[in-house]
Amino acid sequence: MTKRGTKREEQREARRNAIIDAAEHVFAQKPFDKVSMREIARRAGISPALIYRYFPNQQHLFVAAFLRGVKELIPRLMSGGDGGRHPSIEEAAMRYLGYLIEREEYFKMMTHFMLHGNMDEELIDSLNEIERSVLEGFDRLFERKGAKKDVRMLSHAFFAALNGILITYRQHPGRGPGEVRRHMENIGLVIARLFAAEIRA
Amino acid sequence: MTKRGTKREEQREARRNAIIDAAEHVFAQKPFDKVSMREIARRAGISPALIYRYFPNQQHLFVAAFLRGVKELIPRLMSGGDGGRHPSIEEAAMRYLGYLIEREEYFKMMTHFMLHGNMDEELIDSLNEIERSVLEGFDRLFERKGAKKDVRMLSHAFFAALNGILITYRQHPGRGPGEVRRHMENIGLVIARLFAAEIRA
DNA sequence: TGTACATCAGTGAACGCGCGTTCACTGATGTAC
DNA sequence: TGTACATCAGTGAACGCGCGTTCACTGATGTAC
Repeated sequence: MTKRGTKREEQREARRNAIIDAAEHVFAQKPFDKVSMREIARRAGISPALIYRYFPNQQHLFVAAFLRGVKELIPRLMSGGDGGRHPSIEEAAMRYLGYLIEREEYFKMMTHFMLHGNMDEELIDSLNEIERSVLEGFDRLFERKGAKKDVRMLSHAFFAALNGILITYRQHPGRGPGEVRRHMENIGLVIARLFAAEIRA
Repeated sequence: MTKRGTKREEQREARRNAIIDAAEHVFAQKPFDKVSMREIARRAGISPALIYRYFPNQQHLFVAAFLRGVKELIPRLMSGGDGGRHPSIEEAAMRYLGYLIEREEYFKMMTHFMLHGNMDEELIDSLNEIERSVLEGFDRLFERKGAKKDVRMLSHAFFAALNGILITYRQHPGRGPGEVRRHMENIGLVIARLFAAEIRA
């Protein structure tokens, strides 16, 4: 029997991560529906069959990749940044948008999960947990700024509005990615200020 | 040579519409990536090959279906309803959400077009035209309510926020589609009121 | 420490499938005279 | 009005492809004694 913490287990963990690395890399380069197990395997330098010794199927791999990457987003989003202070609503919006603009992979996966039904219960649960913790982050943000009631609703609205910006203006006709990003951020500021004004009122 | 307005042309137009009808029907029943030319043909009662005598390829058919259906949305969204009066911001939000919740087909197509790059220039142009006219509708709405400046930005933000609601809460864990719809509408109201308050300020 | 065996990493090839699209063809209908 | 021809609707089968996943297998490594 194999013991915990053995060399074999470490190598197994390392390979698992290497597969996720490869998946992320492919996601960053292709639209979602062009990402295949074969290409991930190629990128990872292994046989496609080997992936199935680490993940039961494609969906599990995709969710695992999303979770590993996006867990890093949450503290970055809410904690005090360089100066140790907590972000304003505008800053939080910019951080959220910035993260998902720069790490397009996660945006692609997120929208795919949002749009797609038919997923394993277990995977849906993990994804909902992530969403819940983002929403809780927004809750605390709004509470710090003085929101007294309907905080949950504000967070849901804020979350939805930011996602909408990313999706709506993603492929917008513009003179380049810099232009698109600037537009998203401008709209994000408009939204963030609406929420800030509401709380002050 | 075939003349305009002949019986043959009418039949051709009818068949074209029948193909789009079939496409809509299939879209209403399946996730986007499960919709195939074969199934649309089956639904329309024709051979798959015949579709290619009416549309150059799948993408053109999909866009044609989207355009035909969504053009109907625009007047419905903005014009005065039963009583002849113009909608409030809250009403406009409810109409937009309601339309895309009830006609899931169009929502699916819309998000697909928003997420997918690589489309024929010509098709992108048609889609942008539709978006522009929705945005102009929102412009006029906000102007009627008294918005003086940054109307374009408000419309963009409003549009994005509503789309975000549809995408974010689409697959949300709930006790059924009624529950989901109510939640979307509640969030939509929160958003709409933020915009209404901004304009009053 | 050495050996026999079990376990597991890893592979190349194949399975079975469904897709978008094209091809070669038939038959109906419109057009020219 | 009748006939020869061109045009076009429509089809069934096939092409070529890429996909997720499984299979049968090899070889390395850990375990038990």
